[in-house]
Amino acid sequence: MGLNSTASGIPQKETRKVRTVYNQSQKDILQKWFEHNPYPDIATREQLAKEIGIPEYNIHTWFKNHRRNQKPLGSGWSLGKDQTQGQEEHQPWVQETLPKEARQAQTSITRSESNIPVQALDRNQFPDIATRSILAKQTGIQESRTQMWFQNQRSLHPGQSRKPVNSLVDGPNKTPNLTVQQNQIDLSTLSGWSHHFPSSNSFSKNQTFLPAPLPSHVSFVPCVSQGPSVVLVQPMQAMQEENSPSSLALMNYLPISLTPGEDLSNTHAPFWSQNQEKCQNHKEQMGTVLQLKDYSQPHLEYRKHQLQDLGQVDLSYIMQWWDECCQALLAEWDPQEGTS
DNA sequence: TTTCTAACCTAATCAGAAA
DNA sequence: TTTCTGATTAGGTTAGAAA
Repeated sequence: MGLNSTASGIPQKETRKVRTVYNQSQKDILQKWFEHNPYPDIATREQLAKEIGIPEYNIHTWFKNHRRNQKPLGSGWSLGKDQTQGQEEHQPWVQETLPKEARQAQTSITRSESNIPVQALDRNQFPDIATRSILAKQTGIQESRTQMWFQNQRSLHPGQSRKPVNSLVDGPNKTPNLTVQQNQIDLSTLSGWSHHFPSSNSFSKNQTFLPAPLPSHVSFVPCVSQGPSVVLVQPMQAMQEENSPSSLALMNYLPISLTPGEDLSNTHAPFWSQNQEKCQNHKEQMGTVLQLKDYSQPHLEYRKHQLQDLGQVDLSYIMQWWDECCQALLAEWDPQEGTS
């Protein structure tokens, strides 16, 4: 399975949303509306979203793709021009159905809200679905709006790197010289995410986020680095091993089942999350990236798990182990010197 | 394996909010 | 009024699901 980003900038597997499969009745409803109006306004899209149980942004995508697919058939309406620009042509559905507020109300992102995605943007201009979902939860802004924000930011700052790094998913085959910082996700701003598991404690193919099996040669080296308000913890070796295609980084496969409207606030916070504040108190005194001396040896218990089943990773175990790494990290960290 | 199409991207542009 | 930036579009591309 390839993990590279392509020359066109399209991220590959694991970074996308799970593909929506519309059933026949959903297609029928969409088709009916499409025939009525191939450019549904926000109110219509939201209504459709409710009606068929699909997120509004997916509805938006369906109409966009469907317009493209219908174009060669020449159904009597022009797709050659942007709807917002082609008003000079007579387009009856616009006259008949376009409400006063055809667009989605402009999302106002406050300075404090934008701080989080700005940090993420610094690390990665092409956040994958997991990252976007996390950011959405952090900011309270819809995931689709988060995606929009990143798109606009890339347009606004074209001078910066255009290489999609797609967080850690690029792994060992990623662009050379990619720094650890570029791929980090600010976990600290997530409260208690790590213990939010499906009851089975394992993931199936149908779930949105698949944790990567951790091969024995992958050694996690938690790294604490300085951020505006963060303790960043991530496996480093997945970034460094040149020939370890299976050493997918955990960060991009956050083992959370992120479903719309889900509340993570009542989940049990792991050790490192509980100690986040302690770290934050000291991070302002520091200006350097910290790294642990050595936590590179895989846990013996985990090796045992590996032998049992690489396909069904016990996530609660991984996260327990992860917390232990963080505990060790904090134990070694001398606040006076700001280093371990 | 092939085909279809959802999801993702860029670029251009519009339009509302803030300065 | 101008500037900034979120929203929308077409078109190119990738990759998952079904045939």
